[in-house]
Parts: sequence; structure tokens; C-alpha cells
Amino acid sequence: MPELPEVECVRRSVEPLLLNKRVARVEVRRSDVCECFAGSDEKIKSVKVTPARLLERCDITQLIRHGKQIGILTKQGPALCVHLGMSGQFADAKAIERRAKTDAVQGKHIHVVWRLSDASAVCFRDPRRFGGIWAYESESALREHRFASLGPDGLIVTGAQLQAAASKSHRAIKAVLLDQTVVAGVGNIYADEALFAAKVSPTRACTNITAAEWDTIARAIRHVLNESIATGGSTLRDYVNANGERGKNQETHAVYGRRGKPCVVCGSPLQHETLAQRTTVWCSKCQQ
DNA sequence: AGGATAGCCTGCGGGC
DNA sequence: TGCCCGCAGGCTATCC
Repeated sequence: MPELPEVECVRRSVEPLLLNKRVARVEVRRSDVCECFAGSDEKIKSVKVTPARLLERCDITQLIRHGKQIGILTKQGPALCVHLGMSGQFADAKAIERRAKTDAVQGKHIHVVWRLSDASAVCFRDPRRFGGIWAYESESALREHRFASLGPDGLIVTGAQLQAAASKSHRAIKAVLLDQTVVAGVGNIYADEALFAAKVSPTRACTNITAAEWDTIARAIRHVLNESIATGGSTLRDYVNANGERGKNQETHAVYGRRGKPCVVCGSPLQHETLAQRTTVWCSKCQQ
């Protein structure tokens, strides 16, 4: 389930395959995972999905990321947003093929293939189709339409930003960390991990969180996300980077997926409950 | 209007 | 063996 660290690992690993390359041909196998837009900024309107709209004959100049979304920019102007949803892969077609040999399912669900001028190919594969591709005529249209409503990126979020966005909310802190308009990139895994690192209970109402605690929480978010990127992200089941490599961060999770097991700090059994529709695990001794 | 909830979708693992 | 059910979850639409 790609959250910010997994998406950043995909961005970094797919970058050498795309940067300064020309897209020779785009194969759209399932157009319903794509949405194309014409016009710029607030005058954007949805148009027919075509290979030309999906960067055919464009030269890729930059890969950006905000939260869980990747942006692909081109010399000619058009730009794509790639969102992996929860089962999406944006990867070297050869890496997907290699995995297909050991796992019959891997070859299925490839929705879009970008064939590059150097004969390499990158594909978007997404079995559950919670992800998608959004195409725009410009970088500014992409930013306006896909990024503008998101909060600050999780890697650089500050306590003051969290406090400004959420301190008056009566919601539980866990629910707020999952809200992409508050902070972009945190999902269920890293929300639980960050709250454990910050020693704050996920059930706490935002109105009861102090300025010092907002700082601690922001620092914990930045820390767990950076640590995860450094270990290649978390592979629970499906996640692999653009080269088909698994992450290792799941080996160091303190709470996620460890309900009922002993707390790594105090040894008492970890609590679990459904919060904001998500399984939430925490240590009721260590997290106040 | 803030906040809670349902639903989208596939694959996997547990239970019978 | 095989079927059914529950679960995983990012995000949007919808309702209260």
C-alpha cells in the first residue's frame, strides 16, 4: 500500500528510465484508469483519453512528487499525474515481466505502457484500480488540479502547520493524520508509526494536543517517512519499486501489523481498535 | 460546514 | 479440494 515513502522510492527508481527520454508510443489498454484534461488552471475540462494526451512524442524533463502523487513534466508542456492508489505499480516493463515468470498474476492488470525511444518501456499496473493517471496540458494545470488541495508534504511538514490546520478539530489525531488536506503522504502505516514515535495516543482529540506535541508529531512524521525511504519503503504484500525490488521498512515497524504483540519499548501487549475506518494499533502505556 | 460513512476493486488467507 | 467470507485501504461521493 504505497504511502509517501513507497511513492518516493518509485519516483527515484523510475527516474533513470524516463528522464531526458522521448515517449515514442503509448499503449492504453484500459482507458477508464486515465482521465485527460484540456485547458489550463481553473478552465480545465475533461476530454477523450488518447495516446497523444498521455505524453506520446513528448520529452520528459522532470519527475516530481507531492504526498502520494507523482508528476511527470515534459519539454513540450503536457504533464501527467500518476497515483498508485493501493495496489498500483509504475515500473520498468522488464521488471514486471521478470516477476510474471514466478507469479502468474503479475502479467495481468497492466493498463498503460509508455514505450520510449531507447526501446525501454515503463508500465502502469494496478489490480485494484484505486490508482489512476491524470493528464494535463501544463505543469501549472496539474499542480492546480491535483496538488493545490493537498497539505504540506510529509517530509517537510512542521508542527505549526499541523496545529494551524487541525488544532480546532474535534477529530481524533489519527483521523487527521490520514487527511491529505492536512498533511500529504501519510497513510495508515506511517500514521500509527509516527504516533508511536511521538508517544501520542491515536485516540486523542486534536483540541487537546499542545503546541509542543504538534512539534513532536511533525518531527515524528518526518522521521518515520525518511527512515522508510532509506530502507526502500514497506513491502507488506505487493509493493515493489520500479525495478521490482521489495522494501525492508516493514521489518522495523513498531506497531503497524503488530496488534496483541509486546510493545518494543515496554513489553505490554499492543492495543487495537478501528479508528477513522482503519485498523489502528498503539501502546496504551507508552502513548498518552 | 465539519465530520462520519459507504463504496469502489482484487487477491489472499482462514475456516469449514 | 473448494467455496465463502472478511480484510486490506486511498480517495470520492453522499449523507447527517
